[in-house]
Amino acid sequence: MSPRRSDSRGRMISSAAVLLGEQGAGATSIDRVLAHSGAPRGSVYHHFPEGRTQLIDEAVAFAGDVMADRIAAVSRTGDPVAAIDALFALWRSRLIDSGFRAGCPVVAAAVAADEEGPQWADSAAEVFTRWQTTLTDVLVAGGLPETRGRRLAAFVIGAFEGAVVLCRAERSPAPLDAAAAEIHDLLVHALPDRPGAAADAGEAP
Amino acid sequence: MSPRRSDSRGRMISSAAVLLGEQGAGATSIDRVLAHSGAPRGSVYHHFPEGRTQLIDEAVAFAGDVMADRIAAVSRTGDPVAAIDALFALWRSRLIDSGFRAGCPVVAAAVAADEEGPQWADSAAEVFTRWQTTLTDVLVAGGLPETRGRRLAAFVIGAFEGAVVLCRAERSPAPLDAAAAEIHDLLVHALPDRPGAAADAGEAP
DNA sequence: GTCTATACGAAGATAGAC
DNA sequence: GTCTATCTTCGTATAGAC
Repeated sequence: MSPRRSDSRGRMISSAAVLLGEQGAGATSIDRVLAHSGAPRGSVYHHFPEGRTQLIDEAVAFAGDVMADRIAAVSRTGDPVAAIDALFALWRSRLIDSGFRAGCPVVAAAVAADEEGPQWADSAAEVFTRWQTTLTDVLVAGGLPETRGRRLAAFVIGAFEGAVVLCRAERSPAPLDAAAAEIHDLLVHALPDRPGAAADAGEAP
Repeated sequence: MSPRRSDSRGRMISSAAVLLGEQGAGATSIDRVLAHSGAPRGSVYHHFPEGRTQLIDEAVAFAGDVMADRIAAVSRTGDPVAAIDALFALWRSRLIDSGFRAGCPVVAAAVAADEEGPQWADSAAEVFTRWQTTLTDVLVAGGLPETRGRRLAAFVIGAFEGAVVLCRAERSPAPLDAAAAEIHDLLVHALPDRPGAAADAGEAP
């Protein structure tokens, strides 16, 4: 509620999200989050009474917020195709700039959900659902029927997340590029005539 | 090389693959693999001189083989659309039958790759590449140009893996169904006239 | 190939002072 | 909010016998 000058709590959450994305939940230990964020050991359980489990939970929600903001930002033009192209381009840069280390914290938490952190799956699901809702709105606003918009939104998010996993493993942007291109074409054909987007040639990133 | 009567080694690898898929690399400890497989403690480092890291490595390769066999089996009809429909149907059942616990060991290893197991990313990449090659062959045999076939194969595998992650988090087959439907339609339009598949209505699973 | 025992380290969590 | 122990659990890995 009351933001501190040197926001240890926030920095820990942000660091946890990074570590989660780069190396998975196993590597997102309290020790490493502390080292990465520079936050003090002493206040860990003051900020996160439920310990590591809670920390990862909040990191997932945080990553969800960040990405949701980006989806919103990129959708302001009202053109769903441009918006989704931009999202792919954004992550292409992120992957390359990080030497293919950057990954999605939400996927990492979802995949690692077990008896140690059963709620991680729920946290991840919440985020995925939120993204799907946001994207669905964009697509429906673009002229797609509700049913198709929903289906397509889920598809795009799944394809995107899977492509990121493949890119990191292969250390190549190719899978993301493949997804971007296929989804671009798919959207162009699925959407009714978009105003000011008559010439589609060379629009894919 | 020489298969034993009570194949402890093989059972450990198989169990590791299951645990990896269900709960991620963090939960795939030697102890749990032992408990799950019923294999004896005493021979762990006899079978896996490099310990847990090697065990997980081999589990990834094993899971890769199993899935590659399935891709091959499902492609024998020569119809790429039917083959990919079948793959999605297969995993839909797997997810539901397991209460949405079953997951992909390869993705789990890829996401958890860090300094503890840097080679897991490479093992995963090898598997993904192998699947992509196999699928590319199927699509090219179906009449697609090499370039598009490659791109589409990477796309399909990424979309598939991402959808599985979403399904497990949301405990719902919806994301996989969305992917199956969208990809089915995409393939039908991308492929030249498929023999014996004139009527496409109701072919999606 | 399999056993027991044990060394060792990493990490989560708690207690109580400041 | 932060600090310094400290406790405890767990998991990897090794040693040496059978």
